[in-house]
Amino acid sequence: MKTECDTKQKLLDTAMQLIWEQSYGSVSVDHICERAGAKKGSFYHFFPSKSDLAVAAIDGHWQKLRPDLDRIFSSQTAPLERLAGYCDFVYEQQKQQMQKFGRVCGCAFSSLGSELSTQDEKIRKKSLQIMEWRCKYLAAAIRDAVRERLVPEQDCDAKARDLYGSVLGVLLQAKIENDLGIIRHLKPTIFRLMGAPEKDIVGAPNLHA
Amino acid sequence: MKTECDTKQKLLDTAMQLIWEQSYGSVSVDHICERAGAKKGSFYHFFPSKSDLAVAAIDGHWQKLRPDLDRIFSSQTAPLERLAGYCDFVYEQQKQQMQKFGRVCGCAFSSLGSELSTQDEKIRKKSLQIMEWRCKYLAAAIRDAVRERLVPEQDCDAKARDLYGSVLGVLLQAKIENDLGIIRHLKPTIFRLMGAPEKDIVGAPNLHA
DNA sequence: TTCCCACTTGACTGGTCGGTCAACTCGGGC
DNA sequence: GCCCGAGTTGACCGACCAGTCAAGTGGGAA
Repeated sequence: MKTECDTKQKLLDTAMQLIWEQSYGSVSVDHICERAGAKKGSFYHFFPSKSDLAVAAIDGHWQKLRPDLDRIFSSQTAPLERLAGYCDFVYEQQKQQMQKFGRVCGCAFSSLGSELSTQDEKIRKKSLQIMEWRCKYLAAAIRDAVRERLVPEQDCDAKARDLYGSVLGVLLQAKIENDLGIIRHLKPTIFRLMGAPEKDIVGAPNLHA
Repeated sequence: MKTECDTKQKLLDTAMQLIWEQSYGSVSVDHICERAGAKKGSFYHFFPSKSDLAVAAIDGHWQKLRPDLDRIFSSQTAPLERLAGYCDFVYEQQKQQMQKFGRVCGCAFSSLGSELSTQDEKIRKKSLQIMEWRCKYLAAAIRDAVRERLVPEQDCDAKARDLYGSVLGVLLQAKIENDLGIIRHLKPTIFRLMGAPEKDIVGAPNLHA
């Protein structure tokens, strides 16, 4: 099973990239196949429908992201540093997309969710699931920060959701403005939301990393 | 000039509603015409293309929103009350959409922007413009709050953008979760972001209005 | 009365859409 | 040597897409 599903993986990667750069609605199965060097018959051999492909592509992309997130949110790292690291990671990810595609592409999961959650229940469920998974990383970090008295006592799960809302909002703005710069606001914003002492909030985060 | 462009207006309204409920990509010119009771020829008499229609529809929707926003952000109202009123307005708007369509539909402007800003420069520009206009209301309220020493000194334009990011983020989450409830988090979130005294931050905003 | 022109109509185009299908290839197990 | 079945291929489907066009209609100005 060395090259098992070589074509399948190529289709997944290509689909993810195209949908991220453009949108679900404006990327056709034909486009995906052509770019992936596969034929339509192969596509429908692996995936029952376009929307199933999208779900699988989201899922695959998330799996690839997990090691990075596990590292960033490692409990070996101080809680507030995890959050700072996450902000940097979000920025770096967008910078990479920018270099590859020449545009700020925003959050792939939420873009798909935003476009299709009123249309396709399977896709809505999947992007919701990923939102929840991401919130769990944040919640754990906040809980640890509370335990270490770095921030005030608070409802950590609710706060994680608020924080993640800010992340999504900033990425959406950055995409529409096509400007990476405003992602720099993210770090002070989420620190302020947690009620971290003002002295811990750096006005402009270090972006030279 | 009594019924001037009756058809045109109907097309604009119908398009806005359909795109808001569904998405740009999944709504066809045929759908819009059918729902508006117009023929395709009429459509293309008024609008050079589907994407021009979308721009005009966004614009029309924004014009309809302005009187409400002018009232909410009236300088006759205390600065922090303006912001609280805005949060309530956002919630009410979504509730109305929910009653009409049975789903949380999120922010029409940012949904379109998110879907098409990498694809269609005209639509990107328009949704960017509306984002900026909305931020101006927020910035003015923050400036007044600073002047009245209700919140700390700060960069009001940048803060307005942060606040608006949170609004967009929460609406996006609400759309994907299909849950109005989480919009209630908005008010405490933006008050906290402004650095308002904790005592002014109500945990759960009044939603009986 | 006539003319003009904004608006309407419905038939039409060519291309693309998501999806199907039967025939084929080919490597591994028997 | 044969077969099996996962994977591949390209032709094909009907529906639908955005957009076109020539022929109308009808009301207001001259």
